[in-house]
Order: sequence, then C-alpha cells, then structure tokens
Amino acid sequence: MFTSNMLSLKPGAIRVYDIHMSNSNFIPAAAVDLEASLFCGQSFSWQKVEEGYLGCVDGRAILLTRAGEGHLVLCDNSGPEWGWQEYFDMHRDYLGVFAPLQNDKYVCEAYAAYNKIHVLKQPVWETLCSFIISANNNIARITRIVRALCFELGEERSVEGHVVHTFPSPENIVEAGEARLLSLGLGYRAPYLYETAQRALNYDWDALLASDYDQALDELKNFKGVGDKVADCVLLFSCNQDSAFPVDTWVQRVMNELYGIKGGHRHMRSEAARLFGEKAGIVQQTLFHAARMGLFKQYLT
DNA sequence: AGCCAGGATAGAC
DNA sequence: GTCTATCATGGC
Repeated sequence: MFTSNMLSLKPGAIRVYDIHMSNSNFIPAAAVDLEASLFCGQSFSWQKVEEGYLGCVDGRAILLTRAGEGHLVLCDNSGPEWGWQEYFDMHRDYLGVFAPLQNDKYVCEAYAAYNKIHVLKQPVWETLCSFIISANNNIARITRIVRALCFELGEERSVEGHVVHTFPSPENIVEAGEARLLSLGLGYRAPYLYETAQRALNYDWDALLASDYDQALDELKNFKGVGDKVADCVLLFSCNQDSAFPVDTWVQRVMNELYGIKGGHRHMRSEAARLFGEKAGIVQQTLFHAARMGLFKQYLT
C-alpha cells in the first residue's frame, strides 16, 4: 500500500487541491510547487516579482499573485482567457505516476523532496528555440539569452503595471538576422536558431502535435541544432509525449552511476520506460531537479 | 587557468 | 552505424 508518509506527502494535500479547483482563478499551493516548476529548467520565461511570478505565455502577460494559500492568476486582456490548468498540468494524477515506484530508492528520495514539480505544457515554438539555445549551456545563461530575445525582438505586453515581452515569432527572428542573434549572446547557436526560424516560417505544428513519438522525434531532428536531447525536451514539454526522456549531463550521471545504465539514446529511453513507467518523462523532471540541487551528491562521484 | 553548463555538428572510420 | 574534436560564452 502506498501511504502518504512514505513519500512525505503532506496530509490533506489532495483535499485542498479538490476544494479549490472550484475557483477558476486560484492555484492552491498544496497542488503544485510553482517555485520549483517555474525555475527547474523547463521554462525560461518566468521571473520573480514582489507579488509573485511574472511571465508571458502565448503572447499573453501573466501575473501569479500570492493570495491566501496559493496564487491568483491574472492575465492581460489581449485575448481569450488563459488555460492555466492545462499549462500547469493540473489534471494529471502525479501520485499515480510516482506511487508504483515506491521501491525505487532514488525516485522516493527525489519525490520526498520535490513532490509537486509539474511538467508544464508550453508553446512548442518557444520550447524549440529555448532548448536549441540550451545546448552545452547553463540555466542562468539560457534564461538571460531568452529574455534578451524577447526584449529585443518580441512585442510588449503588460499586466497590473508589469511590462513583459512576447517570445519572438519565426518572422521576427528571420528579420533580425544571424548577426543580431550573435550580438544577443547565442554564440555558435546563432546560425542554428536562424535556420530553424527560416524552416518554421511555413511549418505545420498541428501535424507535429498529431504525430506519434518516433515520427515526431525524427521530424524535430530535421531542425538545425536539434538532436535527441533537445527533441525529447520539446516532445515532453510541448507535445504531450510523457514517455520522452531527455538525457542531459545530470540525467546521464543519474542513469550511469545510480542505475548502472549506459548506452545510446534509444537504449536509455527503453531502460527509462522499464524503470520509471510509460510516463518516464514526468519522473525525469523530478529526478533532474533533485540531481541538480545536489540531492544525490552522496551517490555521485 | 581550466572545467562545467538541460549538446549538436561535421567528419573520420 | 559509432567515436571525436570543435563549437561561443560566462561563472566558478
């Protein structure tokens, strides 16, 4: 039997979630760890402000303000209401994903420390660009570059007096040109992003979203600067592919040194499915964050 | 100064 | 198909 103290889930957490789901603008703190979810390296478009968190999703300025035991969602009025429940993956049964893994020492340790990291469902174009930029880079600098891209090439939006900038469209990036991208700090990734933007000008994103995993993986790798890892990030964070298993340097270390698994992308992914289930990507995000925060320091060389 | 960061690429074999 | 040097940039 899977009990709440096994993984240190706070008593009553699920209840609070259910009670507040009736309020369409309220994100209960007990349902999702916004701090960890926004800053664990899956999105680079959020920042902390006095009242809470400020971001821009799908061309819409968003402010998450602290209120009671959670946050209120405030948007600008530029379009239809923002589907934050989908963005924050509120309807997934996270306990159901982790419960079958109660015999996995490392998953349990990670889940005990970070049991409310949700995998965000982000706009695919922004995710593709962000993770092209992420190659051989660190989260702080990726964030700076993405922010510079938005500030220089995006459009201004505002909510509650806060100004943000939208993520630039493929047209915006092509018009800016490769040299401009270089000056924004992209380094050798500048031509990758530029060529990707050109290819994206007339691209059928709906077809990508409708594809199965293998098909979508091959398709994404046709973009310049996209290999297995970046493609898996896009698949997991934007394409509803819960089995995608991004292997960066941290996850590589975890798989090698904690689970004794080595090999190429294909083998690593099948082993991840065997160890963590068909939604291995959801588990991966918590493992990644735990490893990066030093939780496995004692096990890693 | 050298190593690391949510890796990918072209080239060699 | 697998293995490798190389690629900007900044922080430590």
